[in-house]
Amino acid sequence: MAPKYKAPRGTQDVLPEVSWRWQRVEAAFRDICRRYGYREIRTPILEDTELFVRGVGDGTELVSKQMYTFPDRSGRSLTLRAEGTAPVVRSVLEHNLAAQGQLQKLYYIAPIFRYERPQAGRYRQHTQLGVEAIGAPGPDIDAEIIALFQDFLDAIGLEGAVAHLSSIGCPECRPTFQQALRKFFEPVIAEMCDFCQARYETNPLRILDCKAPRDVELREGAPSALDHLCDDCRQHFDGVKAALDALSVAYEVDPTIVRGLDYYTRTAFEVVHPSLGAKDVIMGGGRYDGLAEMLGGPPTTGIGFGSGLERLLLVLEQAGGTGSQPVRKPLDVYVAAASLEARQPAFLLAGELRRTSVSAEVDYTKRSLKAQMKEAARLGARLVALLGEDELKAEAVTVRDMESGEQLSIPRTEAVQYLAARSAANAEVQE
RNA sequence: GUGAGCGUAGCUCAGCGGUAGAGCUCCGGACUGUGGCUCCGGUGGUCGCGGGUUCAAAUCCCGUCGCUCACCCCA
Repeated sequence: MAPKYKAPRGTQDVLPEVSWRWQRVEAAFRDICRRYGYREIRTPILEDTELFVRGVGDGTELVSKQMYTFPDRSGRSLTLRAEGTAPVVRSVLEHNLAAQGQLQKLYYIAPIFRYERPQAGRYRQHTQLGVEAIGAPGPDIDAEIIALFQDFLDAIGLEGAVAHLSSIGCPECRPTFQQALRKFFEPVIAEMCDFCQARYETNPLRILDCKAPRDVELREGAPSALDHLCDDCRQHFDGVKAALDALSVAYEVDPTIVRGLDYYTRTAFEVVHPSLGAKDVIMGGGRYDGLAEMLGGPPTTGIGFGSGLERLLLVLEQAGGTGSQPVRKPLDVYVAAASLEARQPAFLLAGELRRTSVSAEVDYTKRSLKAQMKEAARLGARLVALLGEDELKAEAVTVRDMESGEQLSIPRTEAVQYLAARSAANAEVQE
């Protein structure tokens, strides 16, 4: 065995056995987006490498070691979509969609590529369901997209998710917070883990995020980002909370959440689910008011989120959301051939049925009649149209109701009409 | 990038130094043209790949690729 080729590490094939789950979640997401007035945008899988370096920040983990970057044949550097927001903002700027203060409400379902070590809920290619609202300063729009996501979770029957909300301030107030953090940790930093010692210099916010038990103790009483917001950020944050309360969206204020990408400002949030293990973040997002300018555009506010479809599916499987049963529409008619001579007429009958919108299947592997009946049952066929020596002679087809086992003979000339009528009746019964 | 566990039929797994097995699936038969139950039979594996130790390796050792989980990071 040992096939020569396998799907690349960290990627997966979505086989027919499970693809219906994907479709169902995607359909729910599209429907919720439609309700909220978000329209789909599709951007290329490839972007100029610079887009991510500029937008996401060259000091970030994502840019420094996780991007799939390569030169194309002309030598320019391209990168597989490493995250969802920068390409959308690029597109909005490129086509001037946010000109004259037009609010753009956009959504996407798109593959994301990151070179990481695969793990439960972490892949090198994953799919993000994302939403971006570009051109509204908030805070109502901030609350709106969190509400949108909650509605989406309700729609797919996922319970137990918790939304965490914070504000990471703006370029005005963040430096003072970092100073406060450094001052607080200065006396104890030597006792903390190696990672935190490094973070102390590069990004002290991350110390708040560390899970090392000793560090968790040491950061007891550390300053909170929320205590260092400037007046504008404070007001914005209060506005988001008020809007969420008004919409009855549950959330927890959690000042420890941190964003890994440089473009985030103010509102930051993530939704976690306890059934997931180490990778428990189902959705993450926030405001990125400085991004458009970083990409060379006019000052344009924005906020959005990304949600990992693969993780959602993992949670749905474990937490048992509704949608756990496939709604595969059963096959209307299986056309069985009892003899070699009947195979061609059976093939043609199936063709005619399909053209009258009846779903029909035939055997293509010359199996025995018995095997064909088995196959019909396996496919969930409601009716079997049987063609054999006798039927060909009598110019008729035998129709078997697979549930009751009743059979009757129908003239070949009326067969298509008859089978179509029976199938339509079945369809109604099913509703 | 670091660490641990694991890679045997389509699937789930047993075998752990003597030349490969079970259950399910699939195919066929009992039922000479008819499914879902039962019984009988059959197909199917270079035991991830490469190297080493040994008279002998799926079994031991090394390497490599992959999977899983955790760290890191993130969706």
